[in-house]
Formats: sequence, structure tokens, C-alpha cells
Amino acid sequence: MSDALSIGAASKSSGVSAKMIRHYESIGLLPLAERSNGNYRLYGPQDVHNLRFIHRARSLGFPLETIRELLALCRNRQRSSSQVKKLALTHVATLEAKIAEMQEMAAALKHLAQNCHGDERPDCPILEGLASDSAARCH
Amino acid sequence: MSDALSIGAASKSSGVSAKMIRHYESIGLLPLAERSNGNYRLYGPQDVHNLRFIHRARSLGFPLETIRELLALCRNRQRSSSQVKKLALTHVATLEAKIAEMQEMAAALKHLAQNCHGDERPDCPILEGLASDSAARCH
DNA sequence: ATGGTCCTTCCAATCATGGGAAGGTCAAGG
DNA sequence: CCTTGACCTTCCCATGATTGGAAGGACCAT
Repeated sequence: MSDALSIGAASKSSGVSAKMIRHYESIGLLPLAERSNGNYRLYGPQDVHNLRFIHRARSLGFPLETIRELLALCRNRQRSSSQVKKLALTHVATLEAKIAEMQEMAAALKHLAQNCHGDERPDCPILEGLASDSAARCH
Repeated sequence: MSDALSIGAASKSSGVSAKMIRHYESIGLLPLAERSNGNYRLYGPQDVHNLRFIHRARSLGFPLETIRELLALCRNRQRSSSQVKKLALTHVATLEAKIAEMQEMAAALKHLAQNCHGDERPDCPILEGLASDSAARCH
């Protein structure tokens, strides 16, 4: 047990904040941590591995519930890679849908801004586009 | 006052849900609505205009606090179009930053998925990439 | 023993939206 | 007149991920 880390050390080693480590434990994403004499949480190599896994998955935008499934698959030697791939590709599709949505927003907004003088006069196509009393929808 | 709408009618006419109309009022984004004898909220043409404005601004992804500023500018005849344009372009930059972030996520994930067989075997580069005991960071 | 740093728990805030309960109001029809 | 059903009211709670802080206990070095 000489390599057990405190939550602060595990946080530094994994990139997950101590706050979040406690939170993940509280929602059952991580197993209940071992405790020291002084009731401090203790983390072994496997725990740190899990934390790093979560950190990387979060940085790829996976929601926690999907990470829960990914962790289960990671532990399960009977898994099939198709299960993992399916989760990954579903997430890619989600990301791409959001990207497309935001690109539409940005394009529409740039189009409006393009015609705005941006000077001291009150005249503004952006506000007109938002108010659009003329109900001129783009299509 | 013959053209005053109930919250349900105003909702249909503006595209903003009744729940949200009440919420916007409660946070001061909209003025307190007039009330009927039976304490129902009543909405006139100007109110519906505001609701539509909010709906369009939300559909462009503006956060409520920015919409608050946009509404103030919309009401203010002394505004300068540069104020509006600044809010719009700041939001475009925010959108583009998020888009870029998500594109990186999607690209990294597609790269991992590309090498995954997606069959019944447990072997999986995606999980390996997330676990990455080999600590192979991309750069 | 004392200060500083770590830890513990709990509560609350963010952002925008929605769900639902418990009850009041209104218009139409029996 | 009374019921029915659709609408409205307020209030509380949930989402998703993270962060902030308060109040208190534990640890370690000087």
C-alpha cells in the first residue's frame, strides 16, 4: 500500500480536480475510495488509471453517463470492440450535429453583421433581423 | 385592449413556451405582464414583439444576459449600431471557438474509431487511447 | 503548540429548459 | 345551475458538469 495517493496527489496525477473526484465517487462513477486512519481518501494505481480515463474521455466531450458505460466496457474482458465503437461513433454524430447547428448560427449572424455599419448611428440590420417586424424569414 | 393575448396565445404567436415566458418575466428579462381579472397574464403587440425578438436571438445562440443588452439597445433610440455589432461579433467568436473545440474532439475520436475493428473481439484502440497506459499523447 | 495546508461534509450557484403537483378560472353545453 | 375540460396560477425539483464557499477536523513541520 506504499503507493496509495491522497486525493490531492491523485488529482495532480490525473488532471481531475479533487472536487470532481469526490463528485464522481458520490454519483457512483468511481467506487468508494479506501480511507486512511484519518479518514482521508486513498487512491491506488488502478484508481489513478480510472481517473485518467475519465479525464481523457471528458476532454473528448463524452457525457458522464457514456463514460460510465465506457468504464464498464474497459473493465469487461468479454466486451466486443463493436460496443465501444458504437458509443464513440454515436458521440461523434452528436458532436457533428452540434457543430452544424452552431455553424448555422454563426453564418446567419455574420450575414447580419456584414450589413451593419457599426458606427454611431442607431440604424442596425442586426436588430432589424432580430425584430423582423417585416417577418422576412430567410427561407 | 381587445388584442391582449393570454400566455398560451402569446406562446404560440412567438414560439416561446409559456414556461419560459414566465421565467423571463421572473428574472426581469421581460417587464411584469398585465393581469386580467382572474390574474391571467395579458400580452399586447409590443410584448409579443419582445417575445419574438428573444426567440430569434435564442435561436442564434445568444445567452440571456446578452439578449438583455440587445433588448435594451433595441429600445434605446440613442444607441449606436457599433454597440450591437460588437455584441454580435463577440458572440460569433464564442461560437467559432466552441466549434473549433468540438471539431478537434470529433477529429480525435474519428481517428481512434478508424482503427477499431468494431467486431466481437475485445481488442479496441479506442479504449486503449482513453486508457493510454503507454501515455502516448498526440503531441 | 501553532500555523498552514490538506482534508471532510454540506449547500448553493451557474445556464436554459422542462416536468409535475395542487389548485384557481373560464367558456361551453347539458 | 352545474359540470367538464382546457387553460391558467404558483411552487418545487430535475437536468449536466463544474465550481465556489463555509465550517470544521486532521496532518505535518517548525
